[in-house]
Amino acid sequence: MPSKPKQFATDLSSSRVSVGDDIRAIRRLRGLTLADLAKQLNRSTGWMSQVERGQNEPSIRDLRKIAALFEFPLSFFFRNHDAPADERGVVVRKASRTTLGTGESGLVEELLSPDLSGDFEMIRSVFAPGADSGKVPARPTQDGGYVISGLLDLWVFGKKHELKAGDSFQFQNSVYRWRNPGSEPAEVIWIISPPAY
Amino acid sequence: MPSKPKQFATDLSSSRVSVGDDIRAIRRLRGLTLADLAKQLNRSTGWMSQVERGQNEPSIRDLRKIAALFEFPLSFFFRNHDAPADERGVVVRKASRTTLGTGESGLVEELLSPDLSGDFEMIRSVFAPGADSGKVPARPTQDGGYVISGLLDLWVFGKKHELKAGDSFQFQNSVYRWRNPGSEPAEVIWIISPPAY
DNA sequence: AAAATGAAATTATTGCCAAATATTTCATTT
DNA sequence: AAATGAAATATTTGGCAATAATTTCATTTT
Repeated sequence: MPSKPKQFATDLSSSRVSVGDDIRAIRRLRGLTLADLAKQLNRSTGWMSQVERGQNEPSIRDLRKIAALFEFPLSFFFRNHDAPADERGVVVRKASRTTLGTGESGLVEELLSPDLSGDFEMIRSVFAPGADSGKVPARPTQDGGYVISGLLDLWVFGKKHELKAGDSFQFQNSVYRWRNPGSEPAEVIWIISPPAY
Repeated sequence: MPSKPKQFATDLSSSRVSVGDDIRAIRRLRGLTLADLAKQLNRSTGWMSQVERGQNEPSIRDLRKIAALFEFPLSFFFRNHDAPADERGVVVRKASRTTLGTGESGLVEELLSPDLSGDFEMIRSVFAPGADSGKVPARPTQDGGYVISGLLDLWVFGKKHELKAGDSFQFQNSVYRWRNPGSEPAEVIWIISPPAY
């Protein structure tokens, strides 16, 4: 008798980017191992591995913990729930972007990349009038951006640059600071390589 | 008597990104060695090395040849001639972007990155109404983009995606094709990693 | 029976070294 | 003074072993 393939309650592998893939991506973003993360969740490494490979469903409770741990909205894991299957992993519609970050006031960031497993991530940032980042610690990444509208002051390598719509920038491993000196929101497309959220 | 530093007609190393750095970047983009390029210019490898390190000035004639060889506009090398020194290599002003490419009709591409030596390059593309790329051969790169305005049909992995303002995409190593199905120009910010022009 | 564990087996990553390529230097030639 | 070309240096590439991470799966727990 031929052995039949193992069956699971839900085939989570049908969508191009599953919850497990997302967990794996954000875990690696923070440099944790399966064992590290499993420990935080009081689960075994084996279980964690299965979850990330879509062979096992994490509980909503687990997902919550993971989201909180990495400061991602829980909804991140469901962002492409209702996207057509063949768009998943490739296209992100304006209406279904994930909002990132800790809700720092004066800044709204939306993920334009379908997932975080690529070589770079694309973010749409909207800076409120007067908003100021203060010093942002240097990261081992390369950052670039394009100002779609509004004004943005950007300090890099100790030098202030006054940017306006149509201007762009790119820099590496620098402490930086931004501020919206205008009275309108500033809209910027921001690129980070490798992804570092 | 202390030996004084060597002097050259022009100190090309003052600007953060010199002509030599540009030549080096675009040469590597195409995977050529110093010897390869030198040969094409009927020069020695040593001379080529000196030019790229700003210890030697290439003639305008040489620059022309290089530009033609790589299909860059000659003006590329002078794009930040009149930018403040401390902006060079970091900021690109709307007014002083370089136009890239071979002037393929229906497509205008401008380089938003200060130079081509980073991990990714940012390009602003404007697609004319009705313009169609036809099949673009796969490259060993990762591509992403954000539609600022207009409409763009994008074929990736054999599937057509109809994008409009606010939508974004990201894909890897794929043959693709784009087309502007609308009656207005489509403006897209395009990211390529690593740079591959 | 289904879910989870934990230890063994497998796979992936890292550090090192040698070989091959590529680049720089510099004494000499044009 | 500019350019060359060969020697010196530096960088990249490809194994290979050691370490770390992940997957598998027989067993235990719920």
